[in-house]
Amino acid sequence: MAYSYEYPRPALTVDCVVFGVDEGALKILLIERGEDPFKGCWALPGGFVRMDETLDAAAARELKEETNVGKVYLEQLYTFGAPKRDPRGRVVTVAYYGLVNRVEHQPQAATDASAAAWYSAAKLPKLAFDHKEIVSLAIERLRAKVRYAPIGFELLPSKFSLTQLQRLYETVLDRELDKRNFRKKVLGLEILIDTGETEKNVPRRAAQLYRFDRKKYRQLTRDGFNFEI
Amino acid sequence: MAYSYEYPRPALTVDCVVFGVDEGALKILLIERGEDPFKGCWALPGGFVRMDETLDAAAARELKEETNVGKVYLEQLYTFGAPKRDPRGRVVTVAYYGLVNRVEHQPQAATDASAAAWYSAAKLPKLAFDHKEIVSLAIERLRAKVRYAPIGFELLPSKFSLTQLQRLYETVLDRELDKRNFRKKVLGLEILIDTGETEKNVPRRAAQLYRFDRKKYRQLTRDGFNFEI
DNA sequence: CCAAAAGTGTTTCACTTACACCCATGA
DNA sequence: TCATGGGTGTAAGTGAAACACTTTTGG
Repeated sequence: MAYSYEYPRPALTVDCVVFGVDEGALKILLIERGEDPFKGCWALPGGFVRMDETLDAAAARELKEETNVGKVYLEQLYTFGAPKRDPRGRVVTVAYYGLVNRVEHQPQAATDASAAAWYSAAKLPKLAFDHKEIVSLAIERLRAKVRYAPIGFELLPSKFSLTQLQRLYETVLDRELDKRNFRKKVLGLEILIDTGETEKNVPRRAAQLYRFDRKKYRQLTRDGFNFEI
Repeated sequence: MAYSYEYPRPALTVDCVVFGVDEGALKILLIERGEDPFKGCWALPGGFVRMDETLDAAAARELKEETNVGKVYLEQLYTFGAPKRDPRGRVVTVAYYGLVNRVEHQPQAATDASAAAWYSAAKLPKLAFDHKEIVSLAIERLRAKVRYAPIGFELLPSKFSLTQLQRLYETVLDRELDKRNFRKKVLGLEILIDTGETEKNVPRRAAQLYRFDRKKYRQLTRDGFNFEI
């Protein structure tokens, strides 16, 4: 025990890069800092890890506290520990990235955030600390992961059309996909369930709605199947 | 500033899962702990992060200090922060994984390690803390990464035969590969340079030796080429 | 001359890509 | 009836997988 207390300790925080997709644009949830350092500057939601909680729990808690956004798919991204990344002294941060499907719900600022809002990933404001670097890594990871894991479904409502799904992939990967090939591919994976329902109140032919079949997906991956788009 | 000091801080350590390949077996570098807790138990090399060094530097330093193994390709793996993972109190550890090509060199124990040795990944001894879990994740990551990034070359001497390279992949992926297809594939990538040299003192036809062409590889990846085996 | 590994091509099959038109619906 | 997106099939090309024998060398 003594040994571990011989050294001064860095402070430990968590930060969250939360993605949403809205009208074909990739969005990121930011807060406006209400406290120094970087008071008034936009930043990732996050804060100090408590002594009795896991890192995952700290990330979810801080996100909820500062933005009132909960029920998020969160996954650890990377730990940033450059000695001068925080002007207050040594602060190491464990970064998370998350996916939400309800961009339409306005986030609510709280605790040490004076505002919370969705920003388009393509034109972010200047960010506090090294948060720009964290966001870059998160986008890179999202792009890589969306191709071999079905995390895209976390960004959509539970029932969605194939066109919505395709738009999502186009948004995240930032390139156009062929409609017929895309449909052939995803339907061929057999991880979508046709709900039998169609879109409502659209001024055109209504699209078929599907749900993601989590159970089937898990079963297939166990048998060594390989999701890829 | 005050804010960051209101909270008690977890201690912060780094731990390294260092891989080597020897005679067709995947090996991991372990130390025997010379201090409590878990004195006499095998564990991953690692230790406390200093206030003025990056996390990467801390990992390399601890590895060198405890095992005298240096010049290692090290990459951050994951951060483990379960509240009870260390009996001394809250200790969060940033885990790294590394690759070495000189398994034949005996590691040398030092500082708080009473011994250092290579263990076969297939039959590790009981490990201290949650190090078993860390090793599992590292193996999973190594398997995934070796397929789409040329990190395998870090595990071989600078000049190697195609058979050595194939054995390496077979070891890491734990399955057999077809000789002709393997050679066609890797030579087709055009990232190997034929050194013109052959094996020496082998009681059979001597194999051609190759080097990995780092420059060519970087150039190709910039142009959007995709390494995959 | 024997043992041991080096080296070498072809065929088959699956998957990816490119590509254009008719259909259903609400306004 | 028109505008809008929904929905559909085929052919060509590319890459992966399966598969066996000859060559070289040292002992």
